[in-house]
Amino acid sequence: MTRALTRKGEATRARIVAGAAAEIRERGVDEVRLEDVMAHTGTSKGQLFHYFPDGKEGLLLAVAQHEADQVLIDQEPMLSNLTSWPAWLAWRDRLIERYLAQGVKCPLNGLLGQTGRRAPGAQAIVTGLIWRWQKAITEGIRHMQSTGDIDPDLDADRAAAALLAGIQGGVLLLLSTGKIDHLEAVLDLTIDSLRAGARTGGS
Amino acid sequence: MTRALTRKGEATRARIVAGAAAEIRERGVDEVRLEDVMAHTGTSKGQLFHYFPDGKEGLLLAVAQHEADQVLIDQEPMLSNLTSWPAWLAWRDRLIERYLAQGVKCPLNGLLGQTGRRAPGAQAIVTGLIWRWQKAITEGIRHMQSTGDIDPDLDADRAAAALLAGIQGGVLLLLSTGKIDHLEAVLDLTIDSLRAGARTGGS
DNA sequence: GCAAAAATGGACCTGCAAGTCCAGAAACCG
DNA sequence: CGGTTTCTGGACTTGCAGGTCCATTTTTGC
Repeated sequence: MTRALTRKGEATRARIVAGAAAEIRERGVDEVRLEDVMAHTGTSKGQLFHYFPDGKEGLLLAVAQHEADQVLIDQEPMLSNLTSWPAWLAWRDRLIERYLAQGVKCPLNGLLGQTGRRAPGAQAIVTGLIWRWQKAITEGIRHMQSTGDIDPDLDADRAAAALLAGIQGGVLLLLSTGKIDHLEAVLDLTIDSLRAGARTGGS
Repeated sequence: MTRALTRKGEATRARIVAGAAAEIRERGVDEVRLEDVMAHTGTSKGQLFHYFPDGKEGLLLAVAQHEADQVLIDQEPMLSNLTSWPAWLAWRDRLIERYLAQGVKCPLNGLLGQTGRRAPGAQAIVTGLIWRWQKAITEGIRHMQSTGDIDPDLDADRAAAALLAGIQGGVLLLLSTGKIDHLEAVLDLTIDSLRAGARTGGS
């Protein structure tokens, strides 16, 4: 029962979300004014409030969803195919590459942090992302357990939680320090420890 | 060469910083107005700008430094004495306990995220905290290597970086999800892998 | 005790960014 | 086509939070 949207309308709406997302990535959530979005997307205030009746709140929510989806898309097809050690390393490389390129510009930074508590909907978006992300990692671990590459006694969900936490922290420290070292270290050591577990338990 | 501050003045200044910190912890950086700080600390606008001529910017910086220091203080004396496995576990327990009690209220959340890029001084505070924190962990690992409890071939600094990243991510996910699971998992699995390395390498 | 300096209170100013409104243009649909 | 809905532009309003100013009180040091 979403309201009627013409083809042109949908295009404009999408343009606003994409433009706002870019602007926020570039300069941070609370540095971006509606005016900036207007200028950057070639729209007027009337349009903004036409497509987002809840104002900035609603727009930010739409941007958050957009960016959350993008985070996972950027990891495909590796994330959904963690079925061999080379595949795991390819995923690792993709993560490093992606966040290295992204540098200090974090799409979800402000969303995880600030918006996390204020909007009730933002919370849902973030937990949804985390849940999907962790689920994909868990499945990868389970697959490796089924092939005997990882100790079957390992708690896959717990290991996935630890790995995800490491990634989040690595990215956070990248944002703070500008160096990729933490992310690299946590990825390499955590994955190595998954491999080591198989050798120890298997032989 | 700091300006003259009477005894009363220092007390007031400290009261403002502590009160502002509490308020920010409770409700988030950008939800706190100077007016809130005034009400919460029983001070007037004149006082705020008397002690913080740079206004909100300066106050936030002082709060950031205050909170950064507190983070490390809260981990003592465990953090500086990681000299046995029981000591490591005690440290682990302190971290869990501290962040469990803290819950969703994170002092450095907004500072790491938002303020990280805007103020040049905030960046320094955050990197200083990270550096000190990681150094303490590294020293703990080195000590365990000297006693043979951890594989001496391990890169201590890299391992500390990974552990610190895990902690940061665990806390971040605690803020987002409200659950301590990620932090627990990352601490337990990472510390376990440090111990396992000794057994594997030593025998 | 008394001048100088610091501390305090609060009224006032100001700029800015979110949000409102409505009139005109374009698109849709029978 | 022609009526209806959606889309677009931009001028206007509004509230509020940060910052300024100064008059008054308290503390300090001699």
